[in-house]
Amino acid sequence: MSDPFELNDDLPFEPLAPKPAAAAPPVPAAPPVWLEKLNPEQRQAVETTEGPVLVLSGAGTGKTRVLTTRVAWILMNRRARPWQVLAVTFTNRAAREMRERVMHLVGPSAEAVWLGTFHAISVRILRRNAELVGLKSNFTILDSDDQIRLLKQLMEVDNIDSKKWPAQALMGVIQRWKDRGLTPDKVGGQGGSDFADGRAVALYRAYQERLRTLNAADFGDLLLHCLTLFQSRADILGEYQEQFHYVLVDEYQDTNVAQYLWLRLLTQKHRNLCCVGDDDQSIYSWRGAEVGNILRFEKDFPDAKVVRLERNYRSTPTILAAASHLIAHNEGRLGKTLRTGLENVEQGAPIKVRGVWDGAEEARWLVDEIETLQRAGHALDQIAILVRAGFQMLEFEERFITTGVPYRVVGGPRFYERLEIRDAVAYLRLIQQPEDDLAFERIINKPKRGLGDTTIQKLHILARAQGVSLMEASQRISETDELRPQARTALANFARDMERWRSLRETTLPAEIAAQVLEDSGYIDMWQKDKSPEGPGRLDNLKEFVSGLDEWENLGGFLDHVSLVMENDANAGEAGVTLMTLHSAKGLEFDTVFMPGWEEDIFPNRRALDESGEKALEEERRLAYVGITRARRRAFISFAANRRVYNQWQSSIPSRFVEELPKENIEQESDPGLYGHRGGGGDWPGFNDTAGARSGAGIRRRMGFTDGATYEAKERVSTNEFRIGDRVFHQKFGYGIVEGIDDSKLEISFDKAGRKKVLDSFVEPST
DNA sequence: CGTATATATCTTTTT
DNA sequence: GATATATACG
Repeated sequence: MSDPFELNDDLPFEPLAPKPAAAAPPVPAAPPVWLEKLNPEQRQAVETTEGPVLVLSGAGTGKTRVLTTRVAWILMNRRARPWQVLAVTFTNRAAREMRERVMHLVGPSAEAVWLGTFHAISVRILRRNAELVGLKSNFTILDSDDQIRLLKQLMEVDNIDSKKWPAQALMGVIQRWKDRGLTPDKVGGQGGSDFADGRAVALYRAYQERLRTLNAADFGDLLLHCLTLFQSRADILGEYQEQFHYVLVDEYQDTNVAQYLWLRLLTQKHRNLCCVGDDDQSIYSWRGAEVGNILRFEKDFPDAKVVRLERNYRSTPTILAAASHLIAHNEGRLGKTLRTGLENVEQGAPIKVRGVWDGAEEARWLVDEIETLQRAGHALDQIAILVRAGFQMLEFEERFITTGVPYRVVGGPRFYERLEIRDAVAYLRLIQQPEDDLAFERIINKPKRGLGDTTIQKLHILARAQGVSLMEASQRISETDELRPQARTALANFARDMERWRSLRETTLPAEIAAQVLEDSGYIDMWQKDKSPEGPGRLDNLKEFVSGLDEWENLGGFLDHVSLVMENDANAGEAGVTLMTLHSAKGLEFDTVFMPGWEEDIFPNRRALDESGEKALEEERRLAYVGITRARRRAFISFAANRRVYNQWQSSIPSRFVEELPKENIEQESDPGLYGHRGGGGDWPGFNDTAGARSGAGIRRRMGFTDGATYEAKERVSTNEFRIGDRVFHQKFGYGIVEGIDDSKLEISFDKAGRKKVLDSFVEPST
């Protein structure tokens, strides 16, 4: 794909000539104390309110402070009223934090600032203008599950082989189009249109139509519909352009094309756009983010002032040096040099790099280190474990539970994604929006009402024939003899109940409605009768769900919250070690950071590399950079020689990033015998072998064995006849699986007897 | 129509 | 090892 921006040449703008010099501030404000805490660059970024500003801000250079202070400064100087300021972030967390900090500076008037994620702000705009893009203002926001189900239905109609062309892949293609601001009409034969023999665009079109009849929008639509709205209605665009005197953008390097266009349209009039970003922290290109937007900025706003923040106030010089050294392996950076902004700072401890035998060992070591820190008086909430992917968390959670060290998971399994909660939400969605067929299908037979596939099929046929929703179709069909009497009454009852619940909205608060619906529908009852071990937990969750509704006065607001925020703030407050992915760690900082799993194929991630090659490698490296720069004082990195993937053991080699760290800033220690005993004698056991192991992997790759299976390849890690993963029999302990090999000593996990260390001569292979 | 058993695919990262 | 879909049977 060439330059995605070319596609949008029909958009009604060109770089505008710079505005005549801005008028002096109406009320010159006395510089408040908080301004004096800023360094000259930060201050410049805050005080340059007029015209476009690009702030290139490295990790830990105080970018959030700049943004919040800038908003406060604008308000204090009466350059704009609160609602004339628009501040956009990527995550809800960033939005929340920013709101808190601005309120702290200027008080409750900050409530009225338009501050939120791109998506949340877009929803706000769309609810007001829904009709203009073919929706009603109570439209539903679909999650990715709904999207996939919908796409599957459409593909079924077209008789597309769902094995060959997974709906998920199509969703990805459509999402990428939407990320680039492309409606079906604009796609024009590029990027993934080879899907299903070129039928992707047609499917995209059908999908969009279907969304309209469902009165629903997916995530990408929130932005895309805004763009359509702005481009088709100059008057509406004009109103918003007029309204937003000042626009600020956080994490600018993560904007995609659609978001960029959105910003460019909204800021055309006043041109007071301030973008804060760091190309070295661009880690969302897989979601359509365009680092190019940073370069693009100076082209579209030739008079832009560029401010560089390079003084780091967060980390020790050692950590900074390690991060800088690592990221220097990337090409095509804008090039910032991060230096410490702290005075009289100590060099800091070297980064500890440790190689261990396997994942369990890694977790044991890591939690031991945490306990040592804890005994030395370090607060647990100042410690974080950052992993590449969610599945890596499990091992540490288990270890935390057995040791009793308190921890919390950020962005783990989400509350609103639980089955029972989604069901409950579906009930509410259907109440709020009767055309929501996806919600209808989800709950029509939960609890069992004797309405199975055949009934649903008939409903579908009727709905399609008459062009109405499933809800409406059930009303109509229940007046006929189309269905068996049993199904007919069940359906009529359901429709009647639904009508009653819907009318409750006039008089009753959402929490009460939810409680009643879940009770009357028999949904609660269904779980009470459920004998599975999950039953009680689900009931608890439902209770929590209802009580979480307490603070909401209208159902629509709550449903938006569910789809846009999706997070579980319930146990957010508890103190403990934080466990999260590197992606969600961006923007945070901790005294101590642990980064386990630095192994080839995990980090850098294999799939990413297969998909996007060198480009992905650089993004993985940026991710490593983000991770290291989260640490204020201490960083730990580890890798394991063996890891269980799915159900098989495979050996792994250290991440290439380990070697890209500067030797003088790390302290390497590894368990002996990690990679066999061939090399031996080195100060860093295992390390000597990695080069050889790597080139082996390289050869295999060049020979075309790239499907990962070869890696596991049950490589011999010892001289005896057993391999990791082998099933064996032992006279005393019975059957078990080999989990570790150290010369003739085997570590075996026995089915009955647990984990034991035994000698190989006492066991025999078994199938 | 509902239940039980087998199976395939999964694990990148998120609004 | 878990979850969602497919299939067979009651």
